[in-house]
Amino acid sequence: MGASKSAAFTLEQNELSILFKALGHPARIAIIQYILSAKSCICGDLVDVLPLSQATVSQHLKELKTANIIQGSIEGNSICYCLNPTTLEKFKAIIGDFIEVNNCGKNECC
Amino acid sequence: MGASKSAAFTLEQNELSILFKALGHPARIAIIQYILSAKSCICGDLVDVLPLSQATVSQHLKELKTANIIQGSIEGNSICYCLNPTTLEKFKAIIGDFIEVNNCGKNECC
DNA sequence: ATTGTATATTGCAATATTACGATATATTAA
DNA sequence: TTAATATATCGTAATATTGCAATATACAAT
Repeated sequence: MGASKSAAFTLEQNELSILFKALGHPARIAIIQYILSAKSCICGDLVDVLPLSQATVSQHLKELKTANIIQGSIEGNSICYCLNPTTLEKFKAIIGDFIEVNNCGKNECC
Repeated sequence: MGASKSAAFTLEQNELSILFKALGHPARIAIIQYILSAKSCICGDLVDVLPLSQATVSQHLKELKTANIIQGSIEGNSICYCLNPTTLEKFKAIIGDFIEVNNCGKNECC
């Protein structure tokens, strides 16, 4: 007991929760915000911006990469990160469903 | 060390990550999907639907309640859950920003 | 009052996450 | 080659999450 019973849930439920889980930490939200706001894709200055050590930032980046939320490419000495457009499209579609379904809800209780 | 350094991040970053974190488990996604699909607001049949014990389902419901994603009202003997419209609006607004900002992204690298 | 049904809480074990120092790896510059 | 810079990984400690049996609480019906 203790481990998540992910095998007992659907693929969709697992995929969705992996996406959300990856966004479930303030440092990773900060990273996404930084990437969104940076004119060009950012490199290693994340470490200067975030209140975390280099090792910890690297770990958070890895988690975002594992969830396919960001992708990195080697740019000379450093690495350049940006959002993964495929995942972003998927995310938009999912959220769109969520919002739509709810629009026709009646809130019969609560 | 090990505890999340949430105090080092902005209120917005924390609020957002709390929302996402609450959705970061397949059981909680399943609960949201069930509430969305149920014609009227559901009650205790979640326990029959989910592959988890009553205690565990109750715990997941509590986490969704703590994050203000769902709300429950006593309905005689049982409890009736539905989405919290305020949080849902907030969520929609945030996601809207995310999507918009990205639409004008150029993906200069990667 | 007692019994049955629905939900919540407690206590605990297993596992996962978070954070960082130290170290490894990779590229650039000299 | 050597030194400097950028990023990743390892090892480890602290903390958080997950799941469930057992138990508690709350309401309904008898």
